[in-house]
Amino acid sequence: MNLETKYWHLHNHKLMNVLSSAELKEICIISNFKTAKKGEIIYFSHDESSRVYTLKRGTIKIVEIDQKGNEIVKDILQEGDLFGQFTLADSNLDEYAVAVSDYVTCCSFRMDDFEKVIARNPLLALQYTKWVGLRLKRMENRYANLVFKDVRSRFIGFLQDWTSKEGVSSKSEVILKNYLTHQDIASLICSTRQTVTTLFNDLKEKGILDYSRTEIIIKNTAALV
Amino acid sequence: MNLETKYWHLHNHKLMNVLSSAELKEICIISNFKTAKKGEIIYFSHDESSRVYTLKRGTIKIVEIDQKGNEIVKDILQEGDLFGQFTLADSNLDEYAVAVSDYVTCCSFRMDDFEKVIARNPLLALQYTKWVGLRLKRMENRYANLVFKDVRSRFIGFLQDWTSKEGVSSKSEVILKNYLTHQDIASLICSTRQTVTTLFNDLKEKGILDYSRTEIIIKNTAALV
DNA sequence: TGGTTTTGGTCATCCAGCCGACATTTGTTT
DNA sequence: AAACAAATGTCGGCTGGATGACCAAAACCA
Repeated sequence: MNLETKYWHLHNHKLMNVLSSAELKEICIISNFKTAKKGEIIYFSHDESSRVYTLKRGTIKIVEIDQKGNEIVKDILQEGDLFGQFTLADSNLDEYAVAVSDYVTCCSFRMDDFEKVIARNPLLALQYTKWVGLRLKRMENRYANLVFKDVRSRFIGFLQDWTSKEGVSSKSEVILKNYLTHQDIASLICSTRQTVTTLFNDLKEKGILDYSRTEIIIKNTAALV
Repeated sequence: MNLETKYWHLHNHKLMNVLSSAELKEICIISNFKTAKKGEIIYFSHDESSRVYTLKRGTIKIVEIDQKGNEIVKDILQEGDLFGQFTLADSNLDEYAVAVSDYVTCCSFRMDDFEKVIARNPLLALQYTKWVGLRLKRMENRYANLVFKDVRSRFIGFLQDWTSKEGVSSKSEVILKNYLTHQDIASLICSTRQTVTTLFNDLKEKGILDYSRTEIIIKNTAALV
């Protein structure tokens, strides 16, 4: 099982178990709910002080901006995931969250409150730390990918991760609902729109996949190596 | 204050204060001490289960290896820092620690034991959580650096961080004790030995710094932008 | 002391993939 | 249905910096 999938399981089960503990529910209840449609910005790190969000429904992307205004898509998140200032450490980098699907719902709470809960509940702290640790590992993995692999391998690796997380098997194929543009994918794997388009068409020619704007069909999972 | 320096302070003060608490000392006492000379390997993730090390004395480097055996220097650590399996999450990547200076001393304990201490000590739990969060931010920063900046900027950024951490002012200059080879630096900033050498000589020609195998003298801190 | 290893210095070559530019297709608005 | 906007396709030119090759200087060791 690869790291992405592992992360997926952990965040969906272990952490969420803990986060649904009574105390945390309490925090969530007193906090705000937000809804958004596709394209709307949910959160912008610059104009908020330490708030954390849990995504209740829908898909969002986290975009990171450096001092010069360069952007990268840092993450694609789905139901159950956390985002916002969850590290208790501030950063040089700004980020914002955009709804990628319609009907995005999330709920937020102040990190201060969460900290208080943690301070009373060391076990929760430990779970939480494990979760952050997993994020760290994931990031280290991405870093290593970027250093060691070429664009093609990163692209294929990305498809594999995506498939193992959201792929729906149908006959001998695996179908992915595609809510990302080539530009988004390019940014995730640190490349350019044009290169991603070329790669898609290359894999299509080789009979490995088919794609449209709405879905990606992996016809030959084995060849995706 | 940049992120590196911030990290430096936190790890040196806050976490370490907590880590020198009675309970943790206890753990350290029952655990092993290790000493090593320059070039010796202290720890290899593959053949250990969940052990954490604190570096008591000396300088080490953490080298990460992927499946194919490619290596990158992931970190340079000094007195007071933690390394090992502190995230409780396993990874696709292996890593090992090598002594860079002589007289490296570190002490290690089992993560299990540490967890027990944490479970009894909410404040420590909180500090630890923050510390891991900071590591994550630091990694995200490195990633963004690699994506957005060219080799030259990364090199200069590296020198700035190093200077702000270990630089010793003398007259109008700042002196760094140099325990890294060009190869090490190259790996840290994701480049090649040759390019690092060229950059060093370029900055030397411009009168910004001077260097030998044992020290680096930043003659013009302001120009290091 | 001389030989061997490690580190640093320099150069010519080469290429993955970025960049700009433009055409085409698809989706959306009025 | 026309006009517009956004996403996809394609191509040729260009370049940062990797790679390999080889030499010089330090450092290490027998």
